[in-house]
Amino acid sequence: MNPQIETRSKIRADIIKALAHPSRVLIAEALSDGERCVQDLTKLVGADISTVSKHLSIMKKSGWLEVEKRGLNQFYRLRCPCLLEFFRCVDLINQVRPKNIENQGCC
Amino acid sequence: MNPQIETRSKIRADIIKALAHPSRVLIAEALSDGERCVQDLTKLVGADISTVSKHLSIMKKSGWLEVEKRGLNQFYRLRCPCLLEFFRCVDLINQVRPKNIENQGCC
DNA sequence: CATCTATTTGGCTTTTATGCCAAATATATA
DNA sequence: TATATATTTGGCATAAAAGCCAAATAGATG
Repeated sequence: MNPQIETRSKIRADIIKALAHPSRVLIAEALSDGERCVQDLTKLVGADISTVSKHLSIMKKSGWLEVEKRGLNQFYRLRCPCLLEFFRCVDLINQVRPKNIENQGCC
Repeated sequence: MNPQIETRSKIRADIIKALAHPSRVLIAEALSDGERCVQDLTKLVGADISTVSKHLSIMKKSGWLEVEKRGLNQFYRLRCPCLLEFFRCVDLINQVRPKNIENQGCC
């Protein structure tokens, strides 16, 4: 396989992976409404704060989030609104996904 | 946390997870150009055919792919063209992703 | 400066995902 | 019916991801 395409697929997969977890999806959704600090996101997710911090770090590293420190808080925000389209696409797939019984067609 | 939202995040994460692997990204990209059988995708990916078959099964179960049998072959195809937008979004994130050195802004 | 709050990091265990081989299944064709 | 081709499935070993606790760091505030 073409090594360039291999690299590109790897990069894309890494970025997609950074969203491929229920807590991270939830975080992304929350941030589409505006920036939040770690505590608030921790309340939302309902996991240990260290776990949430690690999720945020994964999302930041991948490019989905940026962060700004103000006082004691780190405020995370979404870098691109395109994420919302991303979710619309995913929800569409969910509608056509085979739920044990076969179904057809899509958009 | 609201259990409905929890469920929805889980569903979304499962669908996203079905793309979160370099081989599956590559497969998705190839299929955006039209249906392919397992052998062809195996050549493309360069893994064992049983591995590729399992990737395809994950993608099918999640709703991304559908399959049609003709003769000895199983032809897989993309269910929704929205996947291509999905990748455009991902590539955009890659452009703004921090590559060790900090960078700013986006779309 | 001591202390408090917010967040991150290290370390470790448990869970989940991946990949190959071998075997099974399904279908075409001699 | 025997055989060949295409694909899937089971099983197992290895690798990667997740989650918690405890400890470290960073910055505010008394």
